[in-house]
Amino acid sequence: MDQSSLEKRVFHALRRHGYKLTRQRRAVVEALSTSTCRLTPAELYARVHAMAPDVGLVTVYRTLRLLLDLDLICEISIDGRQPTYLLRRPTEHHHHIVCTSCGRVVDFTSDAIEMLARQLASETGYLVRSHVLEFSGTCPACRKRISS
Amino acid sequence: MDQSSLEKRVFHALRRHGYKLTRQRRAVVEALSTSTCRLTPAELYARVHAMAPDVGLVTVYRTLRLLLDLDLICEISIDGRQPTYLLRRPTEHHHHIVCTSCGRVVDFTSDAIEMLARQLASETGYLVRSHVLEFSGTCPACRKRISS
DNA sequence: TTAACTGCAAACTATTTGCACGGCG
DNA sequence: CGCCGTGCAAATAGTTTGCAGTTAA
Repeated sequence: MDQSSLEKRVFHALRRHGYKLTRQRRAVVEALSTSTCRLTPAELYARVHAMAPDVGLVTVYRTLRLLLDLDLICEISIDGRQPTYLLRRPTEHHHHIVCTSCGRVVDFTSDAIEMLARQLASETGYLVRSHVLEFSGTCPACRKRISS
Repeated sequence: MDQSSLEKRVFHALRRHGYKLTRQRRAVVEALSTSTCRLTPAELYARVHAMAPDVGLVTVYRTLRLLLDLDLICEISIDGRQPTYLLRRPTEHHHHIVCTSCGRVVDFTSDAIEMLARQLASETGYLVRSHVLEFSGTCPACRKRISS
């Protein structure tokens, strides 16, 4: 099984921070890295469990927390539904637009926000450190489905 | 107690849809309308309870669900924390920049966001309905305090 | 009058924690 | 070998549901 560079990056980060590279953590990271879409803890657990049946749900939660603390995954939760997770690509900061009907998420990047942040900093004197931006609405498929 | 036009609007919408205007629902709507910030169900319950001690948490949940279905409130959950609710204003939309040291909040409006929303809508096909934008950082006073 | 609404308690779902055992470094 | 990490079960947090009594229209 070839390790993707994405996985290597995560393993390296874990080791660098002094965390052990256990079989379980490898399995969780592999499940995340081979998924193209966001996964809920339960979905992730199902995939991990298929590869390594002895890994518990608790470990999935603990590993997610760890990866989140190390900023290796991206967590978003929509409309109070279960949060979903995705391995963070080394690339830059992005935002989401979320469908409130089906939960489908599209990513986008915008430098308008960075500009706004700079403008705001100079106007208010704040040192701007981070921001949350999330759009929600109805995706094309659901619009079609609902109107028909 | 003077009813704000915001409350009137909600009451009217409820009646229009055939729902009863109970004392409990009035209290929940009043608590929402007199709050400037987003409230979690628990926070909302605390405020409602202060005005009308016999209103139960369950009713708060049920009323929130109802108001959400009628699109009278806006629900947002960030980072898997409890969802928060805010009465939808027919008019202006604004955003916040929050100081992570002292909690001080500055409001601002931006048409850059509206433009971004329109651009996003045309690019993704989504019907954009709402968005969250919140900056956080350090306010001028705290910056001075910390650096000294 | 009467169907909708409410409070309570209990059920349910998602997540976290305590503890003894097991395995990575 | 020592200690971090794990699985299990139990605890917790947030939300929903069943039911009998109450109330707005």
